[in-house]
Amino acid sequence: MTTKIAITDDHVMVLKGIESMLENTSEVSVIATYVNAKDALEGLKRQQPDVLLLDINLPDINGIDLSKQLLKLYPDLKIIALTNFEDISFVKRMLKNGVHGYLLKNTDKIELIQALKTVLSGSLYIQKSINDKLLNQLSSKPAGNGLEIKLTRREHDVLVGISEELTTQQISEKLFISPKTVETHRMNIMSKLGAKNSVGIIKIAIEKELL
Amino acid sequence: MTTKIAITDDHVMVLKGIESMLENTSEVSVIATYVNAKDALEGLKRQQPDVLLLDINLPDINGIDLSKQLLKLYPDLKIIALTNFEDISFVKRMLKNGVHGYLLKNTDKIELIQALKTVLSGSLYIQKSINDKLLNQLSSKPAGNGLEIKLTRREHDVLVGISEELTTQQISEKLFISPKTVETHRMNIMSKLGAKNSVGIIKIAIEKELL
DNA sequence: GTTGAACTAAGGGTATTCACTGAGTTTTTT
DNA sequence: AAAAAACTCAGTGAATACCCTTAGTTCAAC
Repeated sequence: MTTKIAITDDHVMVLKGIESMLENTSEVSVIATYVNAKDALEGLKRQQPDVLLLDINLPDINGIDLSKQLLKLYPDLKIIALTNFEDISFVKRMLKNGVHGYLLKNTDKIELIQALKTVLSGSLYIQKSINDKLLNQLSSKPAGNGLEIKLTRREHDVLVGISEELTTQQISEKLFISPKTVETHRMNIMSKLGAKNSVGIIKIAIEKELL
Repeated sequence: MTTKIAITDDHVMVLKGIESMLENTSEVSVIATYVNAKDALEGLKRQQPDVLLLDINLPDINGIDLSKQLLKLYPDLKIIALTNFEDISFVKRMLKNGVHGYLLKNTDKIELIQALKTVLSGSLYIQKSINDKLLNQLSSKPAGNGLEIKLTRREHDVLVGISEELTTQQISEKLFISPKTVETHRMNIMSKLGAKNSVGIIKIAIEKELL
């Protein structure tokens, strides 16, 4: 059985490029191409592909919203996002929307087929370079401001208390120490994290995964 | 060129199972098996595989820490995590550590090979069922407590101010309204989100992506 | 056995938040 | 036009957080 592919991209060159890449591959056939979101929504009413390659930067609707809509309409459709840019926040959002793959437009044939196979099996496909960026972003976070944050055991206890929305009094009772001590710890946490208040503490703690 | 695989799992059955699955596949050969973390660390000193299938639940060290160590020692090594459970938080952590794939132990041969190919190309492989769970978790969040949270425009403005660690006074100046009004908005936000204080507001706001 | 880091705690004051109530004005929806 | 929702503001007080400084104790490292 051949896999049916559709492509949505406002650049005809990209459409043609992908089509020719898949031309002499027997397992795959391109059944439709669309140049914008409206086009795609219309076309899919008539004929559903197995996989839709979807450009993120469409003229009418952005890819994130479109993919959300499409997956609601066609839950079995696999969507692979196409983009020129390696925008991590986009990747995250798309994946949350249920998109199955993320490819850059400079993808070669082998990788494209690999991606198609992977998403057809129901798994996620995320391209190497994007994966790298994702990891870089994650691993560069601990060194975010150059200095790694190290809370002491007790500071961590107090931090947990704060994050549980407890008052200084309640934290002190929980830890069997004086409220004044809890305050001292909180002050030290604030200074370590560069926070102006408890809200800042929590923000940074969540961001740096200190909890 | 054949791809060299090593497997780490304390259940010999699993080791044998995977070995036999890959037995008559020419592109792949299992060059080593290890039954615990110490074993693996020792063995890898002598001979490095291209891909390591790594059980999460080892007797001596947990898979998360081990994978961290291994990737530090062997940056080119591809690691596919193996597990019986679909624990989302584990998946996230492993991926952050730079692990390239995540497989359940009930994986069939086709999927295993698919996974191996994918990680070898440098991309991420996440199994269908795990992906489903991940998405479920994400999509069930908005309905987290049954009720969707809707902040008004002004409440959102105040929320932003709070998240910027501003005081009521400062927020009021920024929005050109009375501090008392800001307080009212903050109270309403707390009640809407079920927070006990500003810390709770921020926690929930981040969790529900209200910012 | 000294040094340093962490934990403990207090005084004393200022600033801010939290809580409750009530109410007029503006905007949006029906 | 009427109703509902959102925005505005105030008073009052208690509770809590924030700030700065100082200092004794414990515990592990050198």
